[in-house]
Amino acid sequence: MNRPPHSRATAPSPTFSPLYRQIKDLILKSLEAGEWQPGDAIPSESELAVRFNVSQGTVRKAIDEMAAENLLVRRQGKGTFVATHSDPRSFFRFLRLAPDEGDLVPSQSVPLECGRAKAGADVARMLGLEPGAPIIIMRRLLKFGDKAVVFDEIYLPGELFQDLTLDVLKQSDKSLYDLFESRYGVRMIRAEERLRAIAAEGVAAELLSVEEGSPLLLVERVAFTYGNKPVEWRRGFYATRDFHYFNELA
Amino acid sequence: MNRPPHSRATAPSPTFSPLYRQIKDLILKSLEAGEWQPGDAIPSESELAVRFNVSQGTVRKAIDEMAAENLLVRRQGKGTFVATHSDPRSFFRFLRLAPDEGDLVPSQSVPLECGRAKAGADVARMLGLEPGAPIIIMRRLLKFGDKAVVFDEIYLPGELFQDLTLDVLKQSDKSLYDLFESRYGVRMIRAEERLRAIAAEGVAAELLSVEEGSPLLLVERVAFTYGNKPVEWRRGFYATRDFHYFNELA
DNA sequence: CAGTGGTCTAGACCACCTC
DNA sequence: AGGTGGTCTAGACCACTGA
Repeated sequence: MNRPPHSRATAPSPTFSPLYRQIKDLILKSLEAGEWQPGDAIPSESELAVRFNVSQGTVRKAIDEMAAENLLVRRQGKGTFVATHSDPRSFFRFLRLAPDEGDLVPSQSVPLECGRAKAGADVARMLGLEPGAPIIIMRRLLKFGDKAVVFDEIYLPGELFQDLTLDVLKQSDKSLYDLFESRYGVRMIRAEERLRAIAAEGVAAELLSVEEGSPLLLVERVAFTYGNKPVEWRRGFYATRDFHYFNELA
Repeated sequence: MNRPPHSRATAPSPTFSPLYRQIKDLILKSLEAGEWQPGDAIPSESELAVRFNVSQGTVRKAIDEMAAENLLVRRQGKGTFVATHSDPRSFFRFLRLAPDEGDLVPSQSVPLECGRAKAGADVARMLGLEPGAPIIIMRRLLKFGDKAVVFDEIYLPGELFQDLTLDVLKQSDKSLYDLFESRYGVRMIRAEERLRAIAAEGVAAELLSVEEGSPLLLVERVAFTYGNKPVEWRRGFYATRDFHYFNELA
């Protein structure tokens, strides 16, 4: 890191970026490059301060932001760790589903299909691919107890998930994002969801055991990995008779 | 503020709270007491540091947290301000609605009814009132251009909104929360929403110009003011043919 | 006990806004 | 020029963890 005081363009402000943000970018690069794996501890603040030749407080501020973004997890007395989807506490970060009454029964993911195809115009646009690029289409059911509550259609770029098959999914007892992270090195860090109410039809109605034409909650999701790169598009059909989508506005 | 180093119970940790959090609580108290009004600047960091007899860095950390919670707004070179719902940028913080295509047309709130009643069991539970306590029931339509997109039924504790009538609503050109804040001194700071898909019926179907039985997005909201006190319960019926509910999972 | 993150301080300087 | 928040540093001490 250049000092004093910190590197910037000649003009007073256009490309100015504070030191701690430059440090943050460096740490981000290391995460992206896999220098530390999900679940691993990263070097201590003082080590990083030496490595980057800045004060500990500056490293601290960089890590603070990354912890706020759920990229890192601080644990006092132990260290700072790379966040991982294998942590059960992070499970409902991407599944805003809660039962109307009672506590949460453990959920079970039932894979139905998983095949390869070429991207149509819509999927290509959502995933930032060329139309015709190889993709994976996967369907699955989410059950709580013996009730099917969510039917998902999931679209993935074929290139990133080379050997993903129905068998792989059936064999895995992990959450989907945990599998993506541990097996394919693709870490989901952010997602955008768009919700609508639609009328149930066809397969979705059947699998969720609701009448044709009855209302379903449609949740369309684009999930992003590092660098805001979209790597999953998903249409989820939620049967909201006994469950609801929970959201907190802060 | 007691020092050194900071006040705490005799035991090593049970009630321990860092200094900056105690400062935060003090600032919160002042906000709650109305010492500074929404939109006003609060004293500078250095002034507060002197007042509370702590370093500026400690005040800074307290304010940081409150800014992250949207209670305060920092503006470099100008000061720190009490957040206000009259700020147009904060309008969509509590309305996660976006058009499927195109830019956002300005919205218009059309009040339909506003009357007083006694709380039933459900409203009483949601608002933390005694059953039978006075409440206000209000209905309104939200239009984008000439399309009615949301029909809201809103329940408020009667005690906090003494003179609220249909006339008051019709006269106001502010957003609802802006009105609550400026006229009744009730500031909404947080809300929880529960979403379901339901079949349209009765008034809602009619007002939103959709067929009976067609799917609508039902958004139930409880909004809270300082101290996590619930002060609004709301059922919103969203017609999601050309609009959707947008949510970001971070 | 040593090592980690967490808190607090004091002081310097920068960036931005207003007068 | 003078005030505000924003960044950066250096150092001290606290709280928590695990050997």
